Amino acid sequence: MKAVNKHTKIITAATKVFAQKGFFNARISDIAKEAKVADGTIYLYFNNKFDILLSVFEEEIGNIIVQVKKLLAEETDPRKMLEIFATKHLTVMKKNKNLAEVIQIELRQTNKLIKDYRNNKFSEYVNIISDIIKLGQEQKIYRSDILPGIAKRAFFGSLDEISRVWNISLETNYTVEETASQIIKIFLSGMLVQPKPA
Amino acid sequence: MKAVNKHTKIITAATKVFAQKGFFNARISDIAKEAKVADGTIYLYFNNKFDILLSVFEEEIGNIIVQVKKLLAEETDPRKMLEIFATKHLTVMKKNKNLAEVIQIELRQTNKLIKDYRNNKFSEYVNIISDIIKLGQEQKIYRSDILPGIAKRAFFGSLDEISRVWNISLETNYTVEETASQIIKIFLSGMLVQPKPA
Amino acid sequence: MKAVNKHTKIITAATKVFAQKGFFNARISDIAKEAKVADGTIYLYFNNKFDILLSVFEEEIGNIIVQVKKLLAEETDPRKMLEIFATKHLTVMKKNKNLAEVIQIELRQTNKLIKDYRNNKFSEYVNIISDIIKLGQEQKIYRSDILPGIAKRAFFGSLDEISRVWNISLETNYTVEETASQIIKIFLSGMLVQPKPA
Amino acid sequence: MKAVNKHTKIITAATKVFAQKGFFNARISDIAKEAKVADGTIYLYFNNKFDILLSVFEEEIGNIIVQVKKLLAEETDPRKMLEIFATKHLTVMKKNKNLAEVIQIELRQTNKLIKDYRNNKFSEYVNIISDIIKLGQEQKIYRSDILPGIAKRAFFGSLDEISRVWNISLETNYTVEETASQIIKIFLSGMLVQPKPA
DNA sequence: AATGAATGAGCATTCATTCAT
DNA sequence: TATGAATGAATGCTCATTCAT
Repeated sequence: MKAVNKHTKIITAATKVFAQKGFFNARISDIAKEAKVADGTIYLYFNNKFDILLSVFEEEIGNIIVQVKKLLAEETDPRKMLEIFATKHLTVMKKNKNLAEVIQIELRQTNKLIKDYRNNKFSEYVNIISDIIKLGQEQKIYRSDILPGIAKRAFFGSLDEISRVWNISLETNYTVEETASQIIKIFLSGMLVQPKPA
Repeated sequence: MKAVNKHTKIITAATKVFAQKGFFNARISDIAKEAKVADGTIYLYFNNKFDILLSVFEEEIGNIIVQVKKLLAEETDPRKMLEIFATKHLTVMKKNKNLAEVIQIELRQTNKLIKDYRNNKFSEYVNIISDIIKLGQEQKIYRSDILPGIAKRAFFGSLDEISRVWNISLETNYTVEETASQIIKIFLSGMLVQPKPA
Repeated sequence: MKAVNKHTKIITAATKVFAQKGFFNARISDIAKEAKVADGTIYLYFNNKFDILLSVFEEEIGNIIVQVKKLLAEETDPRKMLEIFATKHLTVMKKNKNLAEVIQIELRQTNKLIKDYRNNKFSEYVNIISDIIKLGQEQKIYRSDILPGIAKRAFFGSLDEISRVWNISLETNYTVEETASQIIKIFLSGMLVQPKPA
Repeated sequence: MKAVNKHTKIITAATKVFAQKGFFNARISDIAKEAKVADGTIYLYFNNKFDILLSVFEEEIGNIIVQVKKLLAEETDPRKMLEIFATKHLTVMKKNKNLAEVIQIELRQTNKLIKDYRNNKFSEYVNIISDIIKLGQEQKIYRSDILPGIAKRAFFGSLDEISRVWNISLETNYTVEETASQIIKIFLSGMLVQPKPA
């Protein structure tokens, strides 16, 4: 565990500082202090402040992607897969509030500042959802009139908004399981009372 | 349209500038120039830069609330009401991209910076959704095992994420109607293929 | 007493505000509020902020000069005259702390900013001292080797420094009479123990 | 003379700039330019503009105190000691007009702005005078009815007012020796013609 | 004469970035 | 590699002054 390389130390420190203060209020010196390196050292590993933010996304989300994909590889039922995604996402966001805040707040700033920032890890992450939906449609489990490109946004947006509210603690916090269950219930079966089959 | 008072002119200008540049990158002088007033004039109407942002939220979202509530007052079916909300939200966000960006991006900064900023217009807006759900549950139209507090977040999050992506134009834009239809389909009936009633 | 003209009201207000905040920290709006006039009105009576300061000096010191000269006109003994000046100066400065501060602090700023500001009321005031000394020298009461130009500065400086300290209250306050008595004692007879005449 | 540390360079530059323009009219950039450092560098050594002013007082007056005390240590006659103080004070103020102005003008602002700023170098400096007077009273050289607390103010005020006028050059400049001689003459023996001892 | 809303020049301070060591 | 002192561009806000009413 010792001898963590400086690159990683800086990324970890930056994630924490960005989450606590936000990108614009975070100071390079804050990150340097948190990472226990000199201010100038940061510029040996990153081009500028914004580059650190981008790296935080790429690396942290990259980690999640690896974990999620690993979990999904062991499952074939598209219904279960969606639930796995929801549970994993909420679990990670609840455990790592720093990362959650960075994703929720700064990711938006980022997308805005560099609209051509495509093929990024974030897109890759959200596309896991549409891939599951497409798989379900092929298996005739998910309705064919659902557009995966819209549904993936709806599904991710739901999870994101919920974990956003967790972080600002305005409301009662349900458990990850309760919440994931609700989301799955809504997305799979909808909110309507089901007509009793005859 | 002429003789718009300065307060309103500044709010409108600020909405545009915040949307284009983000709160931190927006300059008071940018807002002043956009509003065609002197920099100092802004401080006759607002205490500081942050106060402008708060006012933008309050006033712009306040307007939407009025419009949405007016539309909903003419409808009693909770299913239709949810569709009205979705359609109206997406319509406004597509038409007024400035406002959309401010809500999506800056609102999050705001909530983060002032976590105790409750009882605000934004909460009032999102609570319209849970009110509709509760109404539907009373009428036995919506399932009683759906938690309105979670469902409202899921529903709003879906709409928000979709309009966010519209703004950064990373993907094909569906029409408001198509999109609202998809969202309603998912939230009312779920994504599962319905078992054929006998 | 009613219907005091605005010019006077502004001078009085400015004296108070300058004394409380100092010239640079005083705001035109502070003076306007104190004088119960609009900000713009001040510019109907004065050219600019600095002009107000100059007017305060001229008028307030002018008043003192009139009073001092009146008192001195009734006295012929140069020893008594110097005591009258000291007592009057200290009395006015103790009673009107606003004016005292303005004179002590701002007058110095003023002289610095406009070094060519001669033939002013302040000079006229200090010259009363040298006139008394010259009169005493003519009457062979004051030593002829005393230079009135230096002695007037020493005498005024003594009084000024004492009233300055009164205002900032760093030390015990003696009464006007005690203090004037000490000053007169020092300036007339010196601090040395007098050799007993045989 | 080379390799003067930045702290000292800034103090020296600030003394000059404050003297020339006054504290409020002095710009940080003026001081930076004079000290040949970047604006931001000043904030590595001082907390803010006002802190620079305070430091100028403390350090410059501290230097004078050291010099004066050194001179006084070689003298035991309270009459000579007072003359030494007067001569030294006038010499320093005549030579270093920047410092003289800062002391005369800004010190007053300072005392006003921070009335609780006690135990400062300035008090220490003025108390040298009262210490000399008390010493002379113990030796029965100075009259016991002279109050040292008032006399020190009178003596300092005299010197201060004279050097103030030197700086604004409104009148003929006497030499330091002539002036110190006059002051000593007045304070030791008074201005009255001495009665001839029989 | 009087008002006070509007103006816009002006500045202390911050902080991302550099670079001599 | 690593440091951290130094840089200097950048900006929110203030307030003396103006001027339409």
